[in-house]
Amino acid sequence: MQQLLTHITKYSALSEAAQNELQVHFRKITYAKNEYLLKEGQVCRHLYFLETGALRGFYNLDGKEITHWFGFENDFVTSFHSFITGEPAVENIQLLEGCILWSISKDALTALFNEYHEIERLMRIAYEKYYIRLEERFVNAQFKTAGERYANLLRQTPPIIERVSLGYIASYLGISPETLSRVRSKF
Amino acid sequence: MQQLLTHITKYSALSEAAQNELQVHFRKITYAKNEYLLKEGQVCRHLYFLETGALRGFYNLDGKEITHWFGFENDFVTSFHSFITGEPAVENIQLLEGCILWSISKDALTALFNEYHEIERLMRIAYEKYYIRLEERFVNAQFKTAGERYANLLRQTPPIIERVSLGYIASYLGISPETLSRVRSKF
DNA sequence: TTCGTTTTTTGATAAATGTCAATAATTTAA
DNA sequence: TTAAATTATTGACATTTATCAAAAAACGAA
Repeated sequence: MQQLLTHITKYSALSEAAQNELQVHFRKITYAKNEYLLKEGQVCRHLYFLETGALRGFYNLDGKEITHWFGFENDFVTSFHSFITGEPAVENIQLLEGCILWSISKDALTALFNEYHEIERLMRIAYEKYYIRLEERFVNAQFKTAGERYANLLRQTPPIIERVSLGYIASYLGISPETLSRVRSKF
Repeated sequence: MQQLLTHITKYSALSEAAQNELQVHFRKITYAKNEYLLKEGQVCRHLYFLETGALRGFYNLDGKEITHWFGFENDFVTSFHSFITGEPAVENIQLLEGCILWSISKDALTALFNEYHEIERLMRIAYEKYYIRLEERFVNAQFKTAGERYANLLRQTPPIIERVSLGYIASYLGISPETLSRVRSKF
């Protein structure tokens, strides 16, 4: 829990009172490798903070699993579309390693927004950060070659290669496993 | 101005007081076609609401202009990366048509966040909407073919074809103008 | 360890898209 | 309205990446 508070107060300062209230509402949960945090069709009503471990978000397209994001230590994870709109999720969230997570429901979070302006501010700032992170990834995806995308990934998230299988990384980069294998052999 | 207020209060309700305060700080500006709202290297210190017109964001890569987004009526536009981080913008914002815009400085907006919780809430909700919109575009960009991307664009933003030249649309879709021309001939 | 399973690599070929060049169509400005 | 400039289309060919198949390597459970 301390790790969560330490992490988020880097975004924006929080009073003792707000921190205590967050402690009340975040619940610790652990999952084992390969378990699912969310399956497509379910509404995702929780926001999760990933303390330890790794997971992936993927959806099914023409019978294939498309891994479109990974979560690691200190990431907030959820199916953002489902969490925000309340619609059923299109994606699945699956654990790649055993994880320690902290979970808060959307209802609890919404109530905290009403009570503590500073918590809503923190969320606004978190969204800013996540927005520009996604924007970078988008530009990378659409306007760079497979090799450049892999190089960027190595630069930005080096430990990913030891922790995630090549097949998932290829999917994440939007290329076939064979192409990634060939790209990689040139490094 | 009424259009701006009508639009944003769909996101979240605003008190009279907050609405009045916004009216004080948003300033109307007009630009002619082809003018620049922002050039790369400048820090973007303003958030703009586009009342009428169209514009594009683009950056230079290997001597080519990459158009990575468009703005139309009722869009908020800025160089989000620069606006959020305060770093010089990598992108340019250029008018595709004469535009009527409403502008607010980051400083003024930050001050309003302190004064009005409800304005910061509105911004939080706006970021949520913009986040999932970008997420959809990202998935579209990375995991769909050129033809599918064009079909989606037609479905989601039909008037775009009458208002924006094929070259810019091709760039936006991450394909060459020739490929887009061929894709289009099959419709 | 060892066997069976999964993952990664490699090769051959196919499909999608890019590039360059020429022409046609459209737009713009005098 | 016309001529020049810009934008869009078409063709030929090159490049990138995908797909299918097989072999090699790595991993995991008994």
